[in-house]
Amino acid sequence: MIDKSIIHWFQKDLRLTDNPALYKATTLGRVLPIYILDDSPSVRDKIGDASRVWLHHSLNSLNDSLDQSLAVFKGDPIDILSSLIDRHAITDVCWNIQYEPWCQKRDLKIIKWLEKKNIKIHLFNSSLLWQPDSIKKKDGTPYKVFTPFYKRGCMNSSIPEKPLPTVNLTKNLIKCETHQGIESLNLIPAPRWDKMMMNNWSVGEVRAKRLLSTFLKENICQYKTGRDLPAQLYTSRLSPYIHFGELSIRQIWHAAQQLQADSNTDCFLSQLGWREFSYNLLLHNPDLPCKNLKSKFDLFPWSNNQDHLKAWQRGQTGIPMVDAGMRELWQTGYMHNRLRMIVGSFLVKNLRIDWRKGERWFWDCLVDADLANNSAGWQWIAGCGTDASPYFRIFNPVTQGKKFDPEGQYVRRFVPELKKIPLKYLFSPWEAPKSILDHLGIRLGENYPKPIVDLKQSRLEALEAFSSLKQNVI
DNA sequence: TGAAATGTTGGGGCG
DNA sequence: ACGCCCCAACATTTC
Repeated sequence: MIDKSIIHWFQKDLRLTDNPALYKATTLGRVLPIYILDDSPSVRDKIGDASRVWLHHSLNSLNDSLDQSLAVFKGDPIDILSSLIDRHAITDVCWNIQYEPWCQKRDLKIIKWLEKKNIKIHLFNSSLLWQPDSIKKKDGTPYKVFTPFYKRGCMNSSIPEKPLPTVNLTKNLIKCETHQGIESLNLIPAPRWDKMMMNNWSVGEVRAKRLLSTFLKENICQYKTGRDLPAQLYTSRLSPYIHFGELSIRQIWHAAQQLQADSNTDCFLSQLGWREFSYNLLLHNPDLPCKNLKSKFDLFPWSNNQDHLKAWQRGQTGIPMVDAGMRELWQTGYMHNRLRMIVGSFLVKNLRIDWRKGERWFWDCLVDADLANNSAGWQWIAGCGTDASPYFRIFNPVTQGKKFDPEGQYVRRFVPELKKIPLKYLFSPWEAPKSILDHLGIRLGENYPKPIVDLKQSRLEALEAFSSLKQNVI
C-alpha cells in the first residue's frame, strides 16, 4: 500500500533525524510535510518576535532538506487539514505531541474531528526524555522539588529511547501546489532588526548537530564551573535548537551519555532534567505562566514603575552587570543563564516588579523562549514557585559580577561605555573616584546612567515587602 | 544555583 | 611571659 498519502504535521520538531512521527509517516506511504502557523490570540500560541525570526530560518532550512516540499500555512489547523485531506486523499495524519496546555486542548479537538472523518492518527512523544505523566512519587502525585524528581523519579525510570535514524524522503514526498510559502507567514520584522541578532546564530538541523558535537568535544569538559562564566563559551547554547526541535532531546542525552561519566557530564545532563521538570510543572499546573504557584504571592505589593521597567528592558539601569545581561538579550536574542538569574532577581526584588512582566519581555526577546522553561524559571527566581529560590535570596549584581565575570570581559563587551574603567569599579561605577571618571570621560547620568535604585536600600525594601506579605496571610 | 550580619578562632603586634 | 587588642579568615545564623 505504498500509494497511501500521509500528512506529517511539523510543529516543534523541525528535523529529519530522530523524528518518530515523521519516521512513522514514511513507513505508511507518501508524505505531505506541512507546517501551520496559528496566530490566533488564544492563550499563548502567538510566539514572541525573536522566536518568529528563528522560526523563519528554521523553516527555510527544513524546506531545503525536504527538497522544497514543505507546505506552509497560516490559520486554523482544522480548516487547513480539512482541505488538504480532501485534496490529497489523505488517510493518516502524524505529529509529535506538544505539552503546552493550549496545545493539549487544541489537539483534543483536532483528534476528535479527525476520528470522525475516519482519518488515522499517529501521535508520539519526542520532545521529552520521559513520558511526563510517568514520573510520579510513590503516592502517585507529581514531584514538586527538582532533586527528588530527577534523582529518584527520572534516574530510576527507564532509559530514554535511542534516537531513530534520519528519514530518507526524497522519492516519497508529495508536493503541494496550494500552500502559501514561508514568506507569507510574515515572520521577519520590519524594520529589519533581525539581521544583527541573527549574526550570532546559524539555524538548522545540520548546524545544530555540528554545534552539539563541538560542545561535547571541546566545552563540556569544563561545564560544571565554566557554565557560570558568561564571558566564556562553556554552556551549550543549544536551547533554541532544542526549542524548535532541530535537535531532539534524546540525541543530546545519548550523545552526552556516551562520554565518560564525570561531574561535568552529570551536571549537563541534569540541566536537561530541569527542562523535564519544567514541563512536568506546566503539565500539572496549566496556569504556571500566569499564576503564582505559591498563592500567598497573590497579595504581593508589586511596583508599577514604568520607568524602572523600561530601564530594565533597555539595559539602562545603571547597574553594569544587569545592563550587560539585558543588552545581550536585546542584541543576540539570548542571555547566559547566570545573567537570567541576576536580571530576574533584580527586576523582581530590587525593582519589585511583577515577575510576569519579566516573563513577557523574555518571551518576546529570546530566540529560545519556551513556555515551560521560561515560566518555571521566573517563578523560581521570584520565589513563588514550588521548588523556588527563597524570596530573601537576593542577588547582589556587584558581587555576582566580581565572582562570575572576574576579568570583566562580559560587562565590557555589552557595556562599552565602561570599557576603560578599572576592574575595581567596573561593577559599581558609582563608587569610582570622580577623578578617574573625569579622566575617562564617563559622566554618570549623561553617558551612562546612575543606578536607578540603591542596591542596599532596595534590598531592604524587598525584604520588608516580603515580610508584610507573611503577616497578611496569617 | 545568596548576601549580610553575627559569631568564633587564632596569630601577631605590643605594652 | 603574659594579657590585650586587632583583625583576617572562616563558620554560623538570619533575612
